[in-house]
Amino acid sequence: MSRPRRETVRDVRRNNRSVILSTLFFAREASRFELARLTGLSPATVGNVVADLMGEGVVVEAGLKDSDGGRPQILLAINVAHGHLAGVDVGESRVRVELFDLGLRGLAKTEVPLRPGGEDPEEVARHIVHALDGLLELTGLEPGGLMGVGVGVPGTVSRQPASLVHAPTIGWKAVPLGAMLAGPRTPPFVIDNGAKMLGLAESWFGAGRGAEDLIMALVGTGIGASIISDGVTYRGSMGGAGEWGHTKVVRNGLACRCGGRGCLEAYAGPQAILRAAGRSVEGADERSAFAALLFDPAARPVLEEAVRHLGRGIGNLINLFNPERVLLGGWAGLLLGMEFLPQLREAAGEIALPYHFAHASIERGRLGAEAVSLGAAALVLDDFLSGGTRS
Amino acid sequence: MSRPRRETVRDVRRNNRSVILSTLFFAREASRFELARLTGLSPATVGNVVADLMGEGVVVEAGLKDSDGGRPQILLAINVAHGHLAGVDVGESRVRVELFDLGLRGLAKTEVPLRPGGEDPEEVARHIVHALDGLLELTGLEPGGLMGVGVGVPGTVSRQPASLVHAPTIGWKAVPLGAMLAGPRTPPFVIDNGAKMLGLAESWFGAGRGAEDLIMALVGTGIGASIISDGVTYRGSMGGAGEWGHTKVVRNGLACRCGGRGCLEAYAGPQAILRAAGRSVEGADERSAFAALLFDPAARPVLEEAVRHLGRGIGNLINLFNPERVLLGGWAGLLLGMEFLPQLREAAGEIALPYHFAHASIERGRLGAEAVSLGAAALVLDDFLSGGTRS
DNA sequence: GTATTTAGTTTAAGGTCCTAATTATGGGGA
DNA sequence: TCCCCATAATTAGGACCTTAAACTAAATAC
Repeated sequence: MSRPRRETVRDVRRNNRSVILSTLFFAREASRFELARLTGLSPATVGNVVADLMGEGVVVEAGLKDSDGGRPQILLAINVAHGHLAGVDVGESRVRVELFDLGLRGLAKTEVPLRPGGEDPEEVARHIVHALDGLLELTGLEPGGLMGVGVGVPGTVSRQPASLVHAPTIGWKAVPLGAMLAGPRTPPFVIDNGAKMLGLAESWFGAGRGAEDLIMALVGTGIGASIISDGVTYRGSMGGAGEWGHTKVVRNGLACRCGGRGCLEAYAGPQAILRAAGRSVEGADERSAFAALLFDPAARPVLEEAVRHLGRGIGNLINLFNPERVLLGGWAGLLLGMEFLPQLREAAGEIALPYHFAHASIERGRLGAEAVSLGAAALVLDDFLSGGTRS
Repeated sequence: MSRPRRETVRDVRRNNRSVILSTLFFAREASRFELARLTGLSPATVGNVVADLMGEGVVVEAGLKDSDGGRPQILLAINVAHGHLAGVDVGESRVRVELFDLGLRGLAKTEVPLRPGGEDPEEVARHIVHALDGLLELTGLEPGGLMGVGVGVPGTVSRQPASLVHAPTIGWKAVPLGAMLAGPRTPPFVIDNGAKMLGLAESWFGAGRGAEDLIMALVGTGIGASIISDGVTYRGSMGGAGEWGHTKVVRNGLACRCGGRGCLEAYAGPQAILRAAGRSVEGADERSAFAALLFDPAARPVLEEAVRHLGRGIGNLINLFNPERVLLGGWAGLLLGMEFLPQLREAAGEIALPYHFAHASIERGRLGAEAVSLGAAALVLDDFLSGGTRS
C-alpha cells in the first residue's frame, strides 16, 4: 500500500536539508534570504542548514548581490568541486563515459566502440572501469572524489535483489552489472535503463523543464519510453515499465528482432525504415544511411508511413498516460522530428482522445541523443541532493 | 520536479498519526504493543498518539488479548461508529449510492435507474442528494456524521481548477459536479473516475491485496483501466490516465462510439461483441443478452475473437506498465473472465515480452462489478486515514 | 558621520520522538 | 488468600528541530 513510513524528528532535518540543497541546485545561485522565500522555511533554519552544508564543504559562498540600501545578500552555490560524478551510456554499438562536476557540467568524456558481438558483459565492465580510470587521470581529479557513477543500459534493470540487467538486444540476461563493477574501493554504481536516464536529463535541463507528467519517447536503434509522473520516473514492479517498442501495432505483422510480430519497432525503428526503403542495413553505417534517407525524396512515402506508426503509438501513449508533454528523442527520433514533427502530431491527434490531445504538447528533445550520460550522472546527483552525504 | 516540501516538527506527528491509523485500519484490531512493532515507533509514541485518537473518539478499546502470564494487551480498533461514509457509482444506466461505516462495512444501499437520455448532470446530482437523504433517514444515522462522499463517474475528472467531469459517453463536458453537489452544510464530495475507484477497492480488499504495482482492467459497458503504481493511483496531468478503451488496436478499423476508428472498445466491448454476434443491442437488456451469449456455442468464435483482442491489449499494458498483477473487472470483464481466462492469458503472453509476462499474473477481480461505490468510500476514508481529522 | 534599510544570527519557546525507569495488570504457585 | 513473576502501558528525562522575535552586521543615502 506504500503507506508512509514512521518518521522521527531527525527526518525533518534530513528532509529540509534536501529541500534546500535541491532548491539551490536548480537555482544555481541563491542567498539564504532567497532560499527561505523559495522553500518556505524560516531564515533561522536556512541559516542553520546552510552552516552545516558549508561546514561539510558542499556549499560555498559565491559573491554578493548588489543592493541599494541594506545589507547585501550573500550568494550561495553548490561547491561544484566538492566531488564529481560520472555517467555511462552503454549503447548497442559503443560505451560512452563522461565525467561531470557537481553542477553537472561536463568535464571530460570518452567513447569506446563495441565491435559487433563484443557486448560481452565482462568486456563492457572492463571498458567502463578502464575509461573511468583514464578520465580521472586525464583530468587529474582525485579518484576518491568520485561520488558515484550512473550507468544507462539498453534494457530492463530490476533493482530488487540486486541490479540485474536484462537486455535482449545485446544478449544480456540477468547480468549483475552492479556487482561486476563494484571493487574494493570503487564509488557506488547506479544502474538503470538508458531511456529513463535520458528522460531525467530532458526533464531537468531540456525540453521537459517544468513538466511534472512527461513521456520521453526514445527512437534510437531500439524504441523505448520513459514515463515521468509527478516528477518521478515510473518503473513498474520489475523496473521494466516503458517497453514501448514492443507494443504490438499490427496483428500478425512484420517480424521484429525481439521474436514477436507487429511490434512498433518493426515499423518505426530505423532498421525497419531502412529495410522498407530498400537500403542495406550495415551496423556501423546505420546512422548515416538513415540520415541520408531523410533527404531522399524517393524515400519520403516510406518515412511518412513510419512516422504515422510512430504518431499513432504516441497517441495511444497519450490516452494511457495523459502526459502534459511528449518528447521525441534518440538519434533517429531527433532526425525524424526535424522533418516530420507536424505529420507526427497529426497522426497522434487522429488517435488520441480530443481532451487528452488538447492538453498534451509533442516536441523534440533539446539535449541531443548524447544526453544519456548526463541523465545517468543526474540520477546519482539526485541521490546526493535528497539526503546522501558523501562519506 | 515534485521536490519534497518543507517540513516542520508537527508534520512528524501528523505523519505518525496517519501511519498508526492506517496500520490499525488494515489490521482491524491491534494492541498498542503490536502497533509499536508494526510501525517501528516506540511504545511511548504509540501510547501518546493513541491517547489523542481515543480522546477524539476515532479509536476505541476492543477487549483484551489472552495472555499466559503478564499484563494482557488491550486491543484497539477504529471506532466504526465515529462517522460514516458514502460511495456513489454513477454508471451509464443507473446511479448507485451506498453508505458505509468507518470500517467500510456496507450499511445500506440504493439504486436509481437512469432512463436513456436521463443522464443530465442536474438530474444525476438531484438523484445523488436525494438517495443520500433517503439512506440517512432509513438508517437513522446522524447526517452530520457523514464524513465524506466519494463519487465515481464514467469519465475523466480533472482536479486542477475544481473537479470537472468529462464523460463523453453520457454527454458530460466539463461538468462541475463537485460544485453542483455542494450545499451549505453538505459533507465534502470527492469525485473521481469509476475505474480508478474500483481499482482502489480491489487493491485494498480484493484480488489486488499485497500488490504495489497493479492494473485494473475494467470491461463494463465501456472499457477503462486503473493503474496503481507503488500503491498510488496514476492520474496523469489532467486526471485522465488509463483511457485504455480508446487505444487503437486496428488501423482504419471499426467505428467506435467515441468517434474514432479501431478502438479496443469497438472490438472487445460488450456492445461490439453483441453486434458481432448478430444480437440486437437494447440498452437495458444489454447485460442479460451478454450473459446469455456466454453460453451459446454458436457465439463462441465471436467471443474468442474479442478475448483475443482484450488479451493483446493486456499484453501491451504489461509491456508499458510492468505490473505485477492485472485484474479483470467490470460486469462484462468478470463474465468473460469466468469462461475465457486461459485464452486471455494466452493472448497476452503472445504479445508481452517474456520477462515482463513471467512476472505478471492475470486474474479476475474478487469484489464483483458493484465495488465502485466501495472504492469511492475508500477514497474518502483514505483522506481521513492520512491525516484528515473530522472537524 | 549618522540614519535607514535589509540580511543574517542568536535566543527562548514549543513540539516531537526515543530510551530508560516506573507503574499497572493479569496469571501461577504456595 | 497472598505473593511473585511476566508482560503491557505510562511517565520522566534528554536530544533535536523549527519558529518567532530580538538582535547584530553591513551596506546606501543624506
